[in-house]
Amino acid sequence: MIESASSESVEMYLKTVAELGGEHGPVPIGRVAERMGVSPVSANEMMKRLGEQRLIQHQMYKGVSLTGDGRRLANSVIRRQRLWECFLVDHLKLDWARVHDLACDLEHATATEVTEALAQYLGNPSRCPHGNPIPDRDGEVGQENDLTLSRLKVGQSGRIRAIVPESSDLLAYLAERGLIPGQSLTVLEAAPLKGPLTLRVGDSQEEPQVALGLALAELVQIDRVEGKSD
Amino acid sequence: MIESASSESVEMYLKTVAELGGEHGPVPIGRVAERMGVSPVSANEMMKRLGEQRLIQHQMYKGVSLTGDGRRLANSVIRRQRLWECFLVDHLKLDWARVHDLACDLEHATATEVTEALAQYLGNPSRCPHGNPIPDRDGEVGQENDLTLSRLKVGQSGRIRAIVPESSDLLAYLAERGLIPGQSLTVLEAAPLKGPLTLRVGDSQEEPQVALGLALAELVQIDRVEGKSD
DNA sequence: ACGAGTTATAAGGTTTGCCTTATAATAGAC
DNA sequence: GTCTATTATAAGGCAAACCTTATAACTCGT
Repeated sequence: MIESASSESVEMYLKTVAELGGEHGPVPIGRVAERMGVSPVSANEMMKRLGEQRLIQHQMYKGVSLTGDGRRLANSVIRRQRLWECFLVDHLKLDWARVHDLACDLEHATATEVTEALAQYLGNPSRCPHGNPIPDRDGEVGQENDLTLSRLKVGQSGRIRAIVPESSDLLAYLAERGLIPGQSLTVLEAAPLKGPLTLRVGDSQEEPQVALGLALAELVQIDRVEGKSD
Repeated sequence: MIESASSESVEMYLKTVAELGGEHGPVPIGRVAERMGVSPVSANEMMKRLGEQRLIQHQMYKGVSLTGDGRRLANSVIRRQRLWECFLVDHLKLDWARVHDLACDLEHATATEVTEALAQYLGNPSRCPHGNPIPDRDGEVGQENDLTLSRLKVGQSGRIRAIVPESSDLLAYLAERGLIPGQSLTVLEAAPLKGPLTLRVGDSQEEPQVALGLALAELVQIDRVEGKSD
């Protein structure tokens, strides 16, 4: 467990880099700036500081990736956030689509002591309400398969595992259509020219059909389930 | 319910002024600076800003008192903190003497939405684990009687209502001696020249006696209970 | 009524995290 | 290979909260 005094800002940058895949390959700093609503110059400045602290590694003109320390710190932030999300949804009954943002405020104000007591209180959940994995207390997360709804073929079925990223607009939109983790679905039709998918949501034939743009379908992670036509 | 964007720093200043009695009379800015571990000059600067925002009123060379808005904002901060204290103690089983500080971090990161859901989850408690009242959602708190342990006469009995201020060293010291809210006690002896009190803690004659300096006894608020010798 | 201690203000400095504008360096597409 | 879009760096600024040092104004106890 890495415990260094890090500002809220540093935590947000590291979390963002992690969410953009900084554990694996280099993430362009421009992406980070964009996601954080900050100018590229500002992001660059911060990356220099994070590099000096050995939290990231900067490959010129390529992007940044997390070091071991950076990854552990980022995952500890993500752990805190996702645990709070569980609490806010399961216990406080707050809106599934909004708890991500509410938890984001809490995550920076949460001591390890509180985090671990909360984890125990919640029964050490392994996923947040949006299906994303909760890193363990050492800042490690298991790998997931990377199938998304957009890659499902017509006739194939799957179960929603997670939504990424957890943007409240996106989540609200999906929730309205019943597209939440655990839900099973089948692709009935895929319009040509990267057109929308038509889905059967749920197992029964009676369920309403849902149309979903391919761009959104890319954000829905899927566990494969054998469909009837397989 | 007052909802203005206020920085963590502003919230801490207002909370401090409230705790120092700024609802009633003017509080010297020096006291505030001292309590917050900040230079008097810094506190003065901030008070000027708070005055411009009509959160406090500054009587030159006297001190500051809270305006209506300031009082409501301060009490909303205190409400958040004390609700979190309840949660941390009752549900997460964290250390009674330490939750004050842990909750102080959380209080600034807690949206109204979360505060109110938390209050409901906890059953709308009226007091924090240290006995202090939780303001209602409109930022109002009832008045309390102001009897302290230091003013109890020999032979008199009382029940601990609250500890003020909630400093973790103080709380840990008192908890070690069984001096927690709800505990009843009797003053057996008061040493002369502002010397320490000797207390019987608990109702039974078998309970160990406790010696307590008068300075500390001033920080223990008491509800009067009829003693045997009354 | 004075002097000690508190309180107020002025002036100048630091850090953090952001900004804009401008220029230089590079990568990747054609 | 050149050109465009991205990326990096330099330079200068801003706001929030702090700081120190110095001076001025006031209160209150004796």
